[in-house]
Amino acid sequence: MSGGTEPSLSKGYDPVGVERRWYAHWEASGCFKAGEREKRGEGEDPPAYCIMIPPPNVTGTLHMGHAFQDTLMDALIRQRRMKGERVLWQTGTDHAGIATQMVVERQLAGEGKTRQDLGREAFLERVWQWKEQSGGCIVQQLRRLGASCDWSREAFTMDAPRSLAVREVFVRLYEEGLIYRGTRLVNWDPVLHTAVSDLEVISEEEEGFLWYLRYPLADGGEPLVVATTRPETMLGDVAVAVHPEDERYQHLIGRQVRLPLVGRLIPVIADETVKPEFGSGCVKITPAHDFNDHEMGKRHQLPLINIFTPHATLNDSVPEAYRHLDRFVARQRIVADLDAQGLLVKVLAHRLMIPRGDRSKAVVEPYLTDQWFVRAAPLAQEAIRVVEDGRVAFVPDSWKKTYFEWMHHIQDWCISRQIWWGHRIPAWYGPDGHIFVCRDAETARQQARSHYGQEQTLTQDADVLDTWFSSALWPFATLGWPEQTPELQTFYPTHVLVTGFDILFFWVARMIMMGLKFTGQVPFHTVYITGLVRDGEGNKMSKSKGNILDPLDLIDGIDLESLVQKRTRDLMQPQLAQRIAAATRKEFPDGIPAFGTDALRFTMASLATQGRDIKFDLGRMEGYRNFCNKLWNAARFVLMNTEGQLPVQQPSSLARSMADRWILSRLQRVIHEVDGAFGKYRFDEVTSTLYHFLWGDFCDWYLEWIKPILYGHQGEEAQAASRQTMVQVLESSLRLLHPWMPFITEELWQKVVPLTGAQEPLGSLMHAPWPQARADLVDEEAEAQMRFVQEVVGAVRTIRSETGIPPGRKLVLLVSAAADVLEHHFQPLQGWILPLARLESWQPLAGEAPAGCATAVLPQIRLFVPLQGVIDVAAEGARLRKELQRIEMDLQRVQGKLNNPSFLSHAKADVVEKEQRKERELQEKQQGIHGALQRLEAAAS
RNA sequence: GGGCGGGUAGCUCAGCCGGGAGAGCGUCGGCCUUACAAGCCGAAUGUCGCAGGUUCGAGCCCUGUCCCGCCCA
Repeated sequence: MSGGTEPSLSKGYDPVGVERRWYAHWEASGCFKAGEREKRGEGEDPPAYCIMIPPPNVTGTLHMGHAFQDTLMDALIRQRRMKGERVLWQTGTDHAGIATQMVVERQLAGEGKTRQDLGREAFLERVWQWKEQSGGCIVQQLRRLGASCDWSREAFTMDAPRSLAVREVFVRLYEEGLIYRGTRLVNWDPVLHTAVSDLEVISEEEEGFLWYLRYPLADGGEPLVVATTRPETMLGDVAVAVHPEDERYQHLIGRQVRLPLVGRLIPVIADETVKPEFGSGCVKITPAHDFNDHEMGKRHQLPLINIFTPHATLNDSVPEAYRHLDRFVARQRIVADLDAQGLLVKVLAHRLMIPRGDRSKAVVEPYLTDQWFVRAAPLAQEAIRVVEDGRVAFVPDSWKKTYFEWMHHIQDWCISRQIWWGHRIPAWYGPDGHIFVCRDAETARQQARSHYGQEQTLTQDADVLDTWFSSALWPFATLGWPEQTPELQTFYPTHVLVTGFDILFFWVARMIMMGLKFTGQVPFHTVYITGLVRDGEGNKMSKSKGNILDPLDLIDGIDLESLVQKRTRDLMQPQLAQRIAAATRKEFPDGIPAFGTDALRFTMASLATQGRDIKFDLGRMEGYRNFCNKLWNAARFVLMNTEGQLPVQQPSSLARSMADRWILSRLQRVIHEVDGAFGKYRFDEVTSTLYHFLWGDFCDWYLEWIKPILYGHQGEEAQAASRQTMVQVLESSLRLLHPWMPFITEELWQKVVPLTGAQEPLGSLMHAPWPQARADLVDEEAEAQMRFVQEVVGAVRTIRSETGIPPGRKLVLLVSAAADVLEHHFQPLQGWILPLARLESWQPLAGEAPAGCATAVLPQIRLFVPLQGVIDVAAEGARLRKELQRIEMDLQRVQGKLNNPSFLSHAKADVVEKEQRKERELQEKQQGIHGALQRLEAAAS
């Protein structure tokens, strides 16, 4: 009886149809729903497992970072689901206040309108419209990734339940004095007209100047010289400062200078924070427009003079000539005027840190405004403790140092934003400015009535909250807090948070603080910090760099022209288009082929190492696309050799061949390794283990070994055993691979699992049990024997390749070994050796090897391939000498150790033993090759 | 200035508790061997950034140093 039947699978894997079909099926049949299969047996609940998705910007699109992190989350979720746990992958989106508002304002600008033209209500209407219109995009893209989140629980940071939670938290923090309102110097974005938090300011070194200005002393004498990088703020100067020990300026301390252009008299003060080596050692102090000056101003009770409007133009507190000027125009004007008066000493080029808004890129201005703040330090205390004592663990662990570093120096958090899209601050003001912080307007009205003794008109605070304020509540707000819902009881604290280090402070730290404050528990037990996905050269992917890869383009493929168009469309700096187009054409001359979702996911997992940067390598992805195809074809082979055959019955384990035992044993080890790697969050190890098992062990060795059996050459019992084993191993492998390759595995599993004789009605692979390693199937003997086979086969293949014997040519192998080795190893294993080594036959060799043989020396065995006359003596001699050299180098090193008495006395016994064994093997090989060389020379002469 | 991460094959990266330097891709050679050419077989490739130290033994631990990157001020 010969091999296969008509294959029921196509020749290659084509992901498109498979992916659409299965995702639709899963979603429609409720496979993603939390608690869908929560009751495993009678009574007791299986453990709960929950991951909160970091909510993406609702109007955004999926980028590589999402694809990366969401793949890891989905795999974790899928694995736990298969383990039978009650899983919830909580999904949802973020309202992304400033970003979203900017997009809509840009749309309006296209129509020649501003948000003020529309008014607050109409504008918000418009943003909601935009959210409805574009909000489906990213969640659809997530589906294309195969994300098995519970869509029925999809949340939005501005939906009603989340808004309720936000107001609740705000009111409680306010009542406890942990939220306060105050006039403070904040980071002001003059383009967006809003305060932003420290974290939203990016300070980078830029080219600038250092201006040396002469300030005349009020009472005459040599004018002093101040050095400044911001001459325009001199209009707000209230003092000049020097270091108290600066000998050059001792005589000035306590005197007054007349501020040029303004005429105001200001004092010369001494402060230790002044750096004598900077500039002239003499600095101007503008407490309303510089954070350091502000602190100094407080120490010296200096007044604050605000010289800017919210647009960062000069206001009415400066001399008339400068009013309404933009800050940078004013700078030019002031410098020119000072120069005209002979007060400009010199200008030096100077590199300095320029703070810019991370959204607008505008130079941020320290600006005095009324804002709301969260008193962070008290909240940080417990948040530090839970990481110290391990209630929250970081993976990789080293990230906790960064966390501590920030938490120990935490500043109060400015949470009010002067924009419209967001959670309106639940504070109302009475006519006299009295503040009522309440859960809703009605309560505020009531409070006002009792406060004033009569009805009063209240005005709600115009500001909205920082988006991250609502994000900080995400882990419990999504579960129904402040209500004690069953979901909150079951799934909180969540298990693991998967996110990037870029939002460690923005989000992770704040979730821990808020979670502890409002639930008394940590929001998650583990924080898995991923690296940042970068392009092949290590550059951050960004629209302006034009190096963005869209995960969906990797899945579906894209032709070059479309890719170029996509990368150059809607650029902020259109002049870059040409360069981007050229670079794109160079990098992807043929566009990007379709790789499919599973290949993308597997690639992402394989890149999930412990480093901080992940350079995305398309070649790697191609390799895993090929792996998908390999898997497909392995399944195709299995099906061809089992489908329509006799039903595969459970054979007795005795009927299993050595190869069957070997692959089953390997499988157990793989299951064990995969479990271990999952537990350590080493996803690169998971994928690497599975890749090598499937491709190396299963396809390259096992399937090749059992081909003769499948073709019926060893009888029906052996055939049945191998069929059964191959199906079993493939089926288990599909389950192991499923978290990473959900689509192809489901497609194949549906076809494969009936062959295992499964009687139950077939559900989805999503709910198939996670494989468990069985100790009774670990088979040391089979592993040792088949390793021996692999070595012999490998040796013959090497000889064949290196001596140029055509692959098709059948050979006769002469084997020289001790009688028991022949009897117990070679003889019983010949059936596995001969076909893979492509040998016609073998013969034991008792005496000397005949002349004209190629030789391989293995531990305890020597192999000779007679090559009647075809052998190239010179080449074979070179080959052997090279090998001899390598062996002798090894031997030297091993003997060096063994001849060292310190090694023998210090090293552990098993290490010494290992070295001794190594020595014996190497010596044996050495002798064997010596012999071969001698024969070769004899034959040649 | 402080903190953190990295430097291992041509490229991208693994390398555990210190004990024979690995993988993928690429390269080279040979193969259409009836699951797969998106495949099969074989091969080559290293001053583990540098210098010290600890140790019988260091890619791994310690000290110093150089370079790259990130974060904080």
